[in-house]
Formats: sequence, C-alpha cells, structure tokens
Amino acid sequence: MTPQVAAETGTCQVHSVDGEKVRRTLAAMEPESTLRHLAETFAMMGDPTRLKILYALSLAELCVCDLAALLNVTVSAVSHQLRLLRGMRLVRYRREGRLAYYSLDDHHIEALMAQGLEHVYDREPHPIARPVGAATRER
Amino acid sequence: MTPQVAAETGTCQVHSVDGEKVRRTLAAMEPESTLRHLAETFAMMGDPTRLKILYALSLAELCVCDLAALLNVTVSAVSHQLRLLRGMRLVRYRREGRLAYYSLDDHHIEALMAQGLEHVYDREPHPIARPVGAATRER
DNA sequence: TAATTAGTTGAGCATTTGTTCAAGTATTGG
DNA sequence: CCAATACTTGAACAAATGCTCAACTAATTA
Repeated sequence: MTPQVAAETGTCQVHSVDGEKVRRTLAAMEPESTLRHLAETFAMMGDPTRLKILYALSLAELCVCDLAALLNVTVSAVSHQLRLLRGMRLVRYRREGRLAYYSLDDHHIEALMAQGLEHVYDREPHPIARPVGAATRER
Repeated sequence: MTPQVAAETGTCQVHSVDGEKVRRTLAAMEPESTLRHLAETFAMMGDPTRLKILYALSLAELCVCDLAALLNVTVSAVSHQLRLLRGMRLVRYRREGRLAYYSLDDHHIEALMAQGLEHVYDREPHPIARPVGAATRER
C-alpha cells in the first residue's frame, strides 16, 4: 500500500502490506522505553552464569565465595556479574563482617524463572517426568 | 572450610564459606543443560528488536514487511532475527502466496512477557500518578 | 517470458559482552 | 601494626552479536 512509517533514507522497505493492521498493532504496543527495559531484564537473565546465580539465590542466600564454588568460576567473574545484577536491582546483599550475602531483590524473578522452565520442559521433553514446581523448594 | 569443588589451576578461590550449604544448593539446582536452555530462551527475548517482534506477534499475525514497518528496521534485519526465533521455535510462519505470516509458536512466551512486564512496572513506576516523594528510592 | 514483489541468506564489520589478570578497598585476626 | 581474607574494580582481549549490503530464491503479475 502506501509508505506510512518513518521516511528512512532510501535503504529499503517501509511499504507494509497491511498498514491499518500495523497502525492498530503499534497503538496496542507497550511504550518503547518499557519494552527496552523488559528486553534488558531478559538479557540479564540470558547469560548462563547470571541465570545460575539467580537460580541459586532463589534457593539460598549465598556469599560470593559460595557462588563461585557452586558455579565453578572465579570470584572475580561472579563479582562482575553481581555488579550488573545489583545495577538492575535483581539482587541485593547484606554485609556480615567481610562476607557479602546475596539474595534475590525481586519476587518476580523467581516467577519468571518458573515460567521460563515450563517453556523449556515443553520444548525438551524431560527424561524422567519431573514435577514442575519441584525446584522451588526452600532451605 | 575445605576445597571441595573442582580443583582449578591456582587461579583463585574455591574454598566456599559454607560447603554444606553449597552442596545442598547444588543438589537442588536444575540440571546444567536445562539452565543453559533457559538462559538461551531469555537471551532470545533479551534483544530489543526480537522482543518487539515477539510482543507484536502476541497482538497480531504479521508478515515480514509489516514487522519491518512496525519496528522501523530493514526487512533483512527482521528476517535475520526471525530465523533465530524460528530456530528456537518461538515463532512459526504460514506462507500465503509470497507472504510469510508469522505468529508465536508457544503460549508460554506471552505469559513470560506478561510476567516480565510486572517486574518492569514494579521497577519503573508508571508515569501516571507518582507520589512526589517516591522518586528517590535508594539502595 | 521478463519484471516485480516478498523474503532469505552469507559475508563483512562495528559494537557489545564475559572473562581474566592485576591491583585495589575493607574487615578481621594474630 | 602486619597479614590474611572477602570482595570489588579497571583494563585488556577474545568471542559473540546484530546490522548492512548485496546476491539470491520463489511466487506473482504484466
């Protein structure tokens, strides 16, 4: 139809097939900033090291040493990732002497991991039929 | 206490403060492969372009052109991302003539985005009606 | 049949990311 | 006080990522 979105320099495209549908969908979308923030959150959980940190912290409050031992990575690597997680307020810590005990700073994060696990279980059929909620056991 | 996890070359660490807690937590963790897959899924949703694609597709079935117009990026860029999303089976498509109509391939994805949005709303208080003093929530 | 439209894909490239290493701070114990 | 422990941080670097451009396929349409 008619080119109606953003006149880019002649790189390409922008002649959507159904302009009306596009407009309606665009109107129903969350604001750009919200979606960016959401993507940032998912990206935070999208690194194996960070996700394991978050998952471990959903099970127990742990210090940096413990996390490093648990994940079998250097203390430095863990600390760097914890800084990012702190920056996004996904984790919080409490000092006790020279130890820094970390824990989740947001109950949504556990729910997010649980929801994500359902997807994963759906995709890679589990070897032994494991109950979905089983992981959320507490200390 | 005692070094009990993986004898790394003398780089550092691996003398967790509470070995027993680490062992218990490790036992309660999801298997490595599952957490990797989960991280991969979050990573998929962790890019702004891909997340917007997924969000848009949760609202309507759209062809590549429409998506490109909607997100204001090139068709090529969208197509590359769609390939990745297809690879992880997050989206599916149906051909109609020369058009490829994409849609979500997994109802969990919508739930995941909804859950994530709750976290975001919690963090960045929505524009409407914000108490004046509430701005400086410190850490 | 040739031209057009819709989409895919590979190579190249700049940017970002995650780790390591070394040096730093802060708290505690001898 | 000095040494050790727990953790943080900056610089550097290899690897991964996302985009562009150009070339391609496939399905209309003139």
